[in-house]
Amino acid sequence: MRIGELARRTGTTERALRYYEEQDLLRPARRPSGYREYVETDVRTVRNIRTLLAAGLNTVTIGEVLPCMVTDGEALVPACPELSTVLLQDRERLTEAIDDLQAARRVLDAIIAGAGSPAARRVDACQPA
Amino acid sequence: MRIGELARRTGTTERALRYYEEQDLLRPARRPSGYREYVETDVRTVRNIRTLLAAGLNTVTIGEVLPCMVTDGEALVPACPELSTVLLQDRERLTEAIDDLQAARRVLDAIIAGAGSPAARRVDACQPA
DNA sequence: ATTGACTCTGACGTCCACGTGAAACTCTAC
DNA sequence: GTAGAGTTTCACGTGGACGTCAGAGTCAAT
Repeated sequence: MRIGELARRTGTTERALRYYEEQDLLRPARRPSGYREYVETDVRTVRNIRTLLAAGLNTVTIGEVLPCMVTDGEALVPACPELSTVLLQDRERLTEAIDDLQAARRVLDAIIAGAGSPAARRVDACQPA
Repeated sequence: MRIGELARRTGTTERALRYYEEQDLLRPARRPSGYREYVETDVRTVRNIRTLLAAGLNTVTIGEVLPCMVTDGEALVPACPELSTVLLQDRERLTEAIDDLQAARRVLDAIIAGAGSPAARRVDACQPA
């Protein structure tokens, strides 16, 4: 199938599909005209790529883990034990990012909580720049 | 004081201080030579900027809320009631970002959890691209 | 032959708080 | 007067998964 159909069937864009090829995640054949020709299994592959992107992995990491993944019905399953190492590193990265954002929210909450304090009421007016 | 001293006293860099001025968060006077001349209260202002940045606000939002903030000892306190609206919007943004990352981590966890499944063992070897 | 839908390859834009030089000027101390 | 530390503006680089043109070729149907 051509790029337009694959885009429709995977709920993504043609630009994204070309980008995945650029990142070496897809390798479609070419027609004499230069048109990309995708195979049925590419539908699954693109969905897997999107799942991994949604899981916070970048394209480089996806390139490493994708050939080692198996699709089991709806589930995406790693087929190699050493794969867990890479995935756990990314999980760690995600956890750190979450912690950072939660810390930021606590800072913001502390500021908001001070809105009714005596110091706040000492000010006459609010004049933006 | 000049830019180097302010950078040292606030634990930031000269580049950052020039950037804050570019974003209209600071307005230092100028010496005849062109050197920036900061005042004592700028130390507090820069610390407030850093606090708000750490709270996940961007410089545009900081520009809006900074003139309405009061420093109460160590605490940064909003002096205007309508300020809470802006801050609560940013809190909402933070919460959404946290939720997104947590969802991503759950996706990743589901993938990792599948590593020992029957489908995973059906595969012979792992051959990266 | 022509329209119109589809596809191609570049290549720059996005977001944003700075990092990192480059080349030139200022100020202080000796 | 000269070395050296401090400062100035200008301007590109960063990260990352694409969005969004521009200009041109492909293909099926009329």
